Amino acid sequence: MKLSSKARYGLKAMCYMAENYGSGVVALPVMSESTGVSEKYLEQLLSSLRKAGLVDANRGANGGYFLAKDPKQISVGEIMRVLEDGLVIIDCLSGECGGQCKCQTNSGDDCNCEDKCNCQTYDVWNNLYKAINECLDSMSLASLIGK
Amino acid sequence: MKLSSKARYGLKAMCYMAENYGSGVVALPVMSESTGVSEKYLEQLLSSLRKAGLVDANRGANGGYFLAKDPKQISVGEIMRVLEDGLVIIDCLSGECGGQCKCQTNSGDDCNCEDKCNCQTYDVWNNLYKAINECLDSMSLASLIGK
DNA sequence: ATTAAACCTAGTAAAATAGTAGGGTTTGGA
DNA sequence: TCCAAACCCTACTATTTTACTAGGTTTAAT
Repeated sequence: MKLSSKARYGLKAMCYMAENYGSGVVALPVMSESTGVSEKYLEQLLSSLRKAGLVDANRGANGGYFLAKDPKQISVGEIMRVLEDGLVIIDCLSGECGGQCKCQTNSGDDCNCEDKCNCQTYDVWNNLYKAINECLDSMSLASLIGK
Repeated sequence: MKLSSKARYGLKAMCYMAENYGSGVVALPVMSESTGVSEKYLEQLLSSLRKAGLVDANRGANGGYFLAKDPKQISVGEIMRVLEDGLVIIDCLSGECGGQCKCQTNSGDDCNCEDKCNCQTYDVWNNLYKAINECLDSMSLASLIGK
């Protein structure tokens, strides 16, 4: 349950671009210098964020990265789901076992976990998953920079 | 942000002991058989839980483990903080940097993070930390087994 | 004494993380 | 047309963490 450096660095970069929203692009070396993250590593994070549609980029000289949307329209949850692999804290929440286990949980949800005797704890992970997503979705990127 | 096997196995073991609460001790081999976790690994988890005061044990022949408290009085949060290293999702939340950074966050909390330029994101981690703890503290061990 | 159980400390293989490395492609200014 | 700046892509690797395994010691009932 530790946050990855991808999440920490990636959110920082998003904040940086949010502060420059409407003022053109931000070049990678500038963001690297400002955040203290190597260009090469930051580049990978920005690539993920771009493919997810949160970030856009201009190539070539004087190019750089910029937010694809207004920071008010971007939730922290959206960002974190890109950087933290869908925020899936346990595999059965993502249906990894293919729904072979059809036992019912206390909450009435279907349990997709391969570990059939484990439905007592499934509700815990499901509730926790929801709490994490609700918390992060309740914050906009704009709110982080006081806007 | 993946759950550890310690947390999954440990909570299962706690559920098992909760179902046997008031009916004497549960021996490690029995719990291992029932949960499908090796004796040696389960033993380590139970050792942590015992040192944290959630579990007690009788040694010697006919010995075994049992809950130190009524399952109604044990929250899932208590258990998870033992098994998941305090549920600390990022080091600055636990004051690892010794409070060298005295900058203020948006929320007014002190930021103990060594990464001084990062207070915009500190609030996110702090809110997330609180949400996780509140969610898990709201569930009792007894509620998991339908009691 | 025997036995079965908890207790304790290391060690270790596998997996995940956190990066590095180094090339390539595209663009835009001079 | 150059050419440097910037983005793009894939692979590799060192470190750390995780998830165990192993072997012994102590304790208590029979």
